[in-house]
Amino acid sequence: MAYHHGDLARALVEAGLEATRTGGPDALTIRSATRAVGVSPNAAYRHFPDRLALLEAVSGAIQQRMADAMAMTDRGLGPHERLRAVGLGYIAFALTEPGWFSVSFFGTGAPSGEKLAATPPFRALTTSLDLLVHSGALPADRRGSAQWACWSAVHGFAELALRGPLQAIDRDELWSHAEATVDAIIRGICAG
Amino acid sequence: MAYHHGDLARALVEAGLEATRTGGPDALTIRSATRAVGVSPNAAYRHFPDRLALLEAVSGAIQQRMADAMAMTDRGLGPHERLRAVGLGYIAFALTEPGWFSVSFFGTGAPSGEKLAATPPFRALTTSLDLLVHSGALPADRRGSAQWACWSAVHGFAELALRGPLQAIDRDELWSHAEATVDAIIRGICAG
DNA sequence: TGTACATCAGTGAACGCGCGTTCACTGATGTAC
DNA sequence: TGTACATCAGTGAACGCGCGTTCACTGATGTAC
Repeated sequence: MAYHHGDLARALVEAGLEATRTGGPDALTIRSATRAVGVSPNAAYRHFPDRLALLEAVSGAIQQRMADAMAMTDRGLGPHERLRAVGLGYIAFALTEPGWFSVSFFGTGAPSGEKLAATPPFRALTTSLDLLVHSGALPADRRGSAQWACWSAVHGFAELALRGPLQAIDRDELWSHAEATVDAIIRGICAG
Repeated sequence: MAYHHGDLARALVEAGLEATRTGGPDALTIRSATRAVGVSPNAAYRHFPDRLALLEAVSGAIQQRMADAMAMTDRGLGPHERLRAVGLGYIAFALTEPGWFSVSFFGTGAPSGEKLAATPPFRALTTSLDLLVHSGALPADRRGSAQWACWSAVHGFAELALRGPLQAIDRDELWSHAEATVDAIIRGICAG
């Protein structure tokens, strides 16, 4: 292997993806990432000021993948169905990639408002809700809270399933609870 | 201080409560707890087989406090209002005691079904829902999923507020979002 | 086209940290006779 | 009532671990003349 790696930054992020995939945020250490790439620990400091910076880069890569995974079923759906798909997509991603899910968005400290609003999965939610308002199904004055209500429901479900009381449950039953939860929160923000 | 402490186990749990209150689960270490009590690290092993066992004991103590905090407003409410109070109580506890909240229920590994069902906050939720079914407002066949939908919503909201995008938000606005979220999920499980 | 030299991207060794846990021990307590 | 002795609940020192990070360094690269 050459002395100059070529694209060490990218390689470290990739190593970080692999590590966090099974181990979550804590599994990403400077030493493990550099070890995986076959480089000395301090080489990482040429590209990232510290561990957190590397973790943030990994988090960004994960969010992109998450958005890609969620974007599969975007076209040709009514506003209700679209919102439902976004919510279930969020949960599905969490169940499929628990480690990655733990990194995004909550592993990296504080993804304060501004930064987060630009995040792909977040945009999927907001546009779905906008469509719902536009269709008249969601009162405009509840639009603001609805966003957080929806996110709370799917995020909470994912936590319960990954780290909480739903851990042990049968896969099929789990998914039917997920659907029921998403359906309930959608009904709840619209009904009134 | 006497050579024999008297009730070291209890003292360690108390020290653990103090540590986790601000620092969450990771702040509880054998060394910090024994240091706080003024005892050598290995003294802890007379009372707990390992760190996790101590953390679990602390978690139990926290759950008791949480249930106490939530139980304040139990009497004289209709089923809807009661469920609302339970949900908001859950969120309020999370916001007031973020560190403790992080320990319970998710800090200690896996509070697998059985153990958890006996947990005081969990019982508050189930009895509220039972009342709602009994009153006819909640269809019996949705009772099972409703439990998880409600818990998901309030737990997710707490996570968003503590570690997620709602971190930076104004306290009053935050609380109105909390109310909207709880109201939405309750509407959602009943309507249909 | 050749060469001096600045810059870039790595190396290797070491630092201090706090942790969980184990070992062999000792002082205090309580019980049987 | 006194005493021998088992047991209980601590101590003190040390182990190995992996971590983030810093230091002074060196080999490779590319650019100006």
